[in-house]
Formats: sequence, C-alpha cells, structure tokens
Amino acid sequence: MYRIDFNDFFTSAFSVDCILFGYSEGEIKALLIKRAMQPFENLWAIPGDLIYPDEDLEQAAERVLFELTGLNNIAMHQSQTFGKPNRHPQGRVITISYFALLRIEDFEVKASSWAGDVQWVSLKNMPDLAFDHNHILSSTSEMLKLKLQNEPICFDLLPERFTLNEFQQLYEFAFDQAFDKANFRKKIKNIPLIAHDEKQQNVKHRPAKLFSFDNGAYEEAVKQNHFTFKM
Amino acid sequence: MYRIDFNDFFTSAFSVDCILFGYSEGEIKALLIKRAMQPFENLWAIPGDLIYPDEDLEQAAERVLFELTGLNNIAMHQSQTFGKPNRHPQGRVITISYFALLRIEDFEVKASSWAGDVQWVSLKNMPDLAFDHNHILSSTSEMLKLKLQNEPICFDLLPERFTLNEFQQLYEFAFDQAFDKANFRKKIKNIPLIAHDEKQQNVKHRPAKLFSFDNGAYEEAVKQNHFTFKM
DNA sequence: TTAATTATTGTAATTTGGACAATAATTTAA
DNA sequence: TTAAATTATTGTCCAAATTACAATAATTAA
Repeated sequence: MYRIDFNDFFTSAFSVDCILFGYSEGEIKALLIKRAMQPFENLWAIPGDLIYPDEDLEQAAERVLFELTGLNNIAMHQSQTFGKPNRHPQGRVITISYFALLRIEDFEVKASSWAGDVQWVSLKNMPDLAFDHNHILSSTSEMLKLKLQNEPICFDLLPERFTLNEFQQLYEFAFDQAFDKANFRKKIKNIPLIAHDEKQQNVKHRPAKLFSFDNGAYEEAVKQNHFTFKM
Repeated sequence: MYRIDFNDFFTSAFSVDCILFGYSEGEIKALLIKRAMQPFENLWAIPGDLIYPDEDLEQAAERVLFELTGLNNIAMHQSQTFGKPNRHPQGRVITISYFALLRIEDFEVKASSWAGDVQWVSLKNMPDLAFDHNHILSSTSEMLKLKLQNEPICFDLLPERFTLNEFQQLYEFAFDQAFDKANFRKKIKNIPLIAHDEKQQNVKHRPAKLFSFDNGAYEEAVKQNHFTFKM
C-alpha cells in the first residue's frame, strides 16, 4: 500500500466516500471519523480517500473499509457521485459514495492514519459534517432504504441471530413508518428463516425467540422462481 | 461554450455518458451515436463528453442532451459511475452515467460535432457498443426499470395522450412480465388520469380511448398524503 | 352484413392487509 | 409464593386487492 500527496492528482481528483452502516439499540448508525488533517480538521466526516491512479473504484472503497475495520469480503454498494465544482476547498474533487452494511459487534474499529477518532453515530442524531457529507449521507440513507425494501440485505445489518422485533425495526426504518407486530409476522411468512430454540438474554420480560436467515433456502427459492424478496 | 483538448485533463479525466431513453412502437429505445473519432471510430456508443473543469456533473449531462436534441428542461437522473482503470484506451477516464426520458416525436435529432450518425435503437436489439457502453446501458436500464416502478416518470416517456395499452407496455417492460389487461386497469385506478373524448387514429380495429396524466391532481394527492405512486 | 380484432367492463374466488383481541412466557416486587 | 407488569406470540374478523377468466362493445375489412 502506498500513499501519495494530494498534488499528485493535479487540480482534479477522484475520491471515494465509504459509508459504513450498522444497527444497534434499535437504530441505524454510520461510522464517522474525526478528521485529523486540514481541511475541516476536527470535524466529523464520512471516511474516504483519494483513488489511486490504477485502482478500481470499488477496490478503493474496500481499502477504506479495511483500514478502519480490518474487514474484507463485505459487499460494497455504490450509491451516488457528487461533483459540484466547489465541494472541496482545495480543488476539483469528484467523489463516488459507496456503502456497506456491517454487524457492529463483529469487529473492533481502529482509527486510521487520517482519522483522529472514530465513532458510530445514529442517523437520528447527526452533527454538522465536513464537506458536503451531510448531503451525501442523507441521500445514501435513502438509497439504503430503497435497497432494504427490495433485497434481503437487512440480514447483513442484523446479528446472525435476531428477534422478529429487531427485524421489524429495520423494516420500519426502511419505510419510515410503524407496523403492527401481528401483521408484520404474516407479511414475512414467506421469507426463509430458521427458528432456533435459543432465546433472547438479559431482558426484563418474556424473551423473544431467535431467528436467522436461511440463505441457502433463499437462493434455492430464487433460482426456482418461487420467490422474490420484496419487503 | 468551449472545447478543450483531451490532454488538458492530464492522464485522468471525468466524463458523463448520457443515455436518452425513448418509447415507440411498443419498445424502449436508446439514442445512440456513431462515433466520428478515435477511439472506437465508427462504432455505436452512448453520447457523452468530458466534463469541463468548472462544470457541474448534471450540467455536463444537460449539455450533451442539448447538443443532440436542442432540448432543455428535461430531468436528468444520475445512474451509476464506472471507473475500471482500463475502460478507456487513452487514459484513466471515470464516467458518470445519467439518463433522461424523452418523447421521441417531440423533437428533431441533430448529429453533433462528435457524432457521425444518430439513431434510436431498441434495447431488445442492441449491437456491440464502444468502450464498456453495453455494460453501462444495461445497468442503467435496470435503474430505469426500478424508477419506473416507484415514480410516475413513465409519463415522460409516453406521448402526452396515450392509450392504456401503451401505459401497460411500459409497466410490462419495468417488471419484465406480462399483465392481464383487465387487472391492470384495476391496479391503476388510483393514478390520476384524464380521460379524453379523443380516440386512437389509424388502427385497423376498435380504437382505444386516449388518456393523459393529471400532474396537478397527482401533486395535490401526494401533498395531502392520499397517495404514493407505486406500480 | 359478417368475421376479425382489439377495447372495455364484469364476476367470482382467492389472497393479502389492517385493526384489534386473546393468550403465553418471563421478570420483578410484594 | 403469588400477583402485577411487560412484552411475545397467535388468532379472528372484515375490508381491500389480486387473479383468472368470461362477457360485451366498437371498430375495420371483406
């Protein structure tokens, strides 16, 4: 891995911004970094970096993800590209935003060279961010909602074993509305879930049963045209 | 308007590719150009151009649209960004694809400076295109299908007055499946359409009634939360 | 006038969706 | 040990949407 000076990119450059979404305590969160360098030093921002001359876009996004989380083999979803001529104070930088869905508990976050601090921040409670990152984050959140509605990616966000209520909370986030518990359970009856004997721990009331997504059954059903995921 | 040499962009550059979709004879078509210059001279391609240093992305896409069609005030939809290091033989060019929906009958196409020929080509009958343009076109078509399902943009593609069958054909394109005529009419009964007395002309059978989209009623219904468009 | 063709409307059975009630399992406090 | 509190889970009823298909209407061409 190598690092190059901003000037190497002349006055125009490409970057990726890599929005890492996670889910905990009933809320969707994004992993933000506190910038350790100018411009916008000490402001919170979406992690990102310039794209190296021979690097594929997705590869650059995966590199940013890896530096922060040590994770590989996570699906990256391209969201949108932002290129207003003055969005970066030091020159023309067009940025391509990607997002990935993570299980917060599955790894340790490590601040990278360009980040002073790293933190999961709830989308409901977002501070002012560097650059046009508030805009990038909110339009990427909309794209996430749309994808949650049409692809079974909510299981990348949920723990491997989850309760039906946790599942429902993601659905409610995706549609910006509350659902009736009983009706929700009817709606998902075709999604292939494995019911475990195990139950929720450390709750002050009747514990919920744990489920996991049956990916094998899902892929088989899709292949046979029995099923298309549609929340 | 000014034109600059490729070398002005050093060895890396941004471009837009601008996919113009139209609908006629029951099929979705894209406006393609025959390249008048190297590389890929004489091959068909999606119209596009480099982005000028001070130009916004969408503005560049609108410029390409204008040069070919003379049209302004057409909504541009960003689709995806393509940036494999070797996708352009002359250097690193990252391209941002946009699409717009046009009524084919409403304007004259004029070949621009960089196009030898221009033609509407059905998506069902697509030749080999320059660069990675087959890939760009097919993933942008998928994005079009998704948007057709969730926003009332089919009316940008249909003539101002259309038959319910024409409307249904777009729906069938968006979902890649055929629908029962009678049931389709029930499904759309909440979409605000104006029924005209006028009928289809020059058909060899019972002519269909013509309808148009009632945009005013649609926007009012959305504002009052009575309605969300969902094909 | 009739056949051919497509548009349009209707009907009945089935499935899905929404509101809400009833029951079950667990913890905590008395 | 028991009852209250809390949340999970299942069931029921009715309205609305979906599906398959039949019936009728309007037009052209022979």
